[in-house]
Amino acid sequence: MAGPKPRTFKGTRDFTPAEMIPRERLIERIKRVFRLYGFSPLETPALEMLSVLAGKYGEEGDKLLYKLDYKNDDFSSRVALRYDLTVPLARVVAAHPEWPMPFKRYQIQPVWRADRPQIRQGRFREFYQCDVDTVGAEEGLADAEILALTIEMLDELGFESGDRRAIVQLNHRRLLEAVCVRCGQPRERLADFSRALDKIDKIGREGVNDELARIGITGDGLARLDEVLESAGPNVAPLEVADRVRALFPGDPAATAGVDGLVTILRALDDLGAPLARISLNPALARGLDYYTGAVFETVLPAHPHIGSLTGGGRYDELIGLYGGADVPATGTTIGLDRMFAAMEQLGMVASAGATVTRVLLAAYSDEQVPACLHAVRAFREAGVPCELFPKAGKLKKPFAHADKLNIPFVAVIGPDEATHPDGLHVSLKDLSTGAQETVALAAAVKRAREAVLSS
RNA sequence: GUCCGAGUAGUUCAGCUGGUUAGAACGCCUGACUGUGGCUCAGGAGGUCGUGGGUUCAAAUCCCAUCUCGGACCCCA
Repeated sequence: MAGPKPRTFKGTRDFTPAEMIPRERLIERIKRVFRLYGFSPLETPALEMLSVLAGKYGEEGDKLLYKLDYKNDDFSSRVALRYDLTVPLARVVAAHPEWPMPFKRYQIQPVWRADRPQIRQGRFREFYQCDVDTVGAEEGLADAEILALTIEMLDELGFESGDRRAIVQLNHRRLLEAVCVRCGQPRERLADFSRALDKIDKIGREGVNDELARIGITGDGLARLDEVLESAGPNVAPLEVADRVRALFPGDPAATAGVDGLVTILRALDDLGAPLARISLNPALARGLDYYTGAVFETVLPAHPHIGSLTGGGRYDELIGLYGGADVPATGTTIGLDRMFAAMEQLGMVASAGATVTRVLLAAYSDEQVPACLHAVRAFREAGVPCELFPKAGKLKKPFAHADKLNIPFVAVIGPDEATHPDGLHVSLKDLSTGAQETVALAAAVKRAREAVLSS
């Protein structure tokens, strides 16, 4: 008679109150920055027509789509769980050519990938993305704004210095294309080439050489790649890197377009007051998704390479046009909420908040005091203090132990003495962190609890 | 998709080369404390040792299969 095991599907998980409380706080902080930059909320369905998603992410991405066959064999009715939030955005925008441009939206929703989960890396099959995108603006300010916002958010969350310091890496698809050609490869090999190059942080220059050898780049090609990689370095300012790279490609249209794009973005970033020291122009950065056409960026924690990128994005000027209308330029980034949260947990940046939002637990000494307790509960709630009555009167040990376990800061007891106090209803308010307890009028107790709640 | 490692109380694990009733810590419940948590102390509940098969007088322990979980690749948030 054993029922099914109460487990979640591989790579998915429940979020307990103890996890949701800091998680919601994190989401609020991210949203606040999004709104500050003028992005408005959008939501789209979890399910998309398969035809909308297929072929947008590259070979790997297509394999990772969760496909559903809800009417057998009818291909036109096939649907899939969304893989990211960018492609759904492109669909929405393509469906509304009348919308005023630029269109700036943020979107915080789960996405699904049929991946092999790896918890320590903050990698799941169901995870939340927080996307911000600007549609209808050419390369430049819009991209700079996305990056400025990214840095501002990272700093606000505490990824500013020491081993928590996050770096935003920046590159450009056109430049990558030029580098590929420079190494003697046809443009068609760009995907293989970039994939190999992108691993440089993980497997080092030697490893990259091995990979490149496999696609036929050796000797001279490697030397020409070296010149490009040497122009960047951990302590070289991004604009300096841009100058050096430009000098390596005189008259090359792709490289010039790429470098020009990057320089425009960097100048705008500087004008926006963003710290350029947090930007690293990395000619090896590739990013996997097919739809990027211009600048690409991602955030890494140099001190914690195993965690993977915290954010990732780029410009995709040709994606929206795939839905039949005109091309509309667009750029944006994704904040990986779960990866961010995993990083914050591993770096001790998440304060354990306890498993409840309740701040005051009312306890009745006996059933006679329950009405007085309910009266008090109402008073706390009217003052904005989250509060509840322990449902069983008597045995004060129970509510106290309960409050202790859930980290509720205050217990308010009402017994015969408090209920029949000559100066009106009193409560005995105990601060569980200090153990201090005093019997005061209800209004005074509410005031004290309110002050404590506001200051935390 | 490829390659490793692990599955024993609610949780984290111990249990050596097979040998009586399978243990610890933490957690949980009760009491010491008939108006009060955390600390201490005394009790208590809780396990078909992932599942199926095999070897053996005897299997948590050895072998095979299977499922699940974790890690490294690949890729990505």
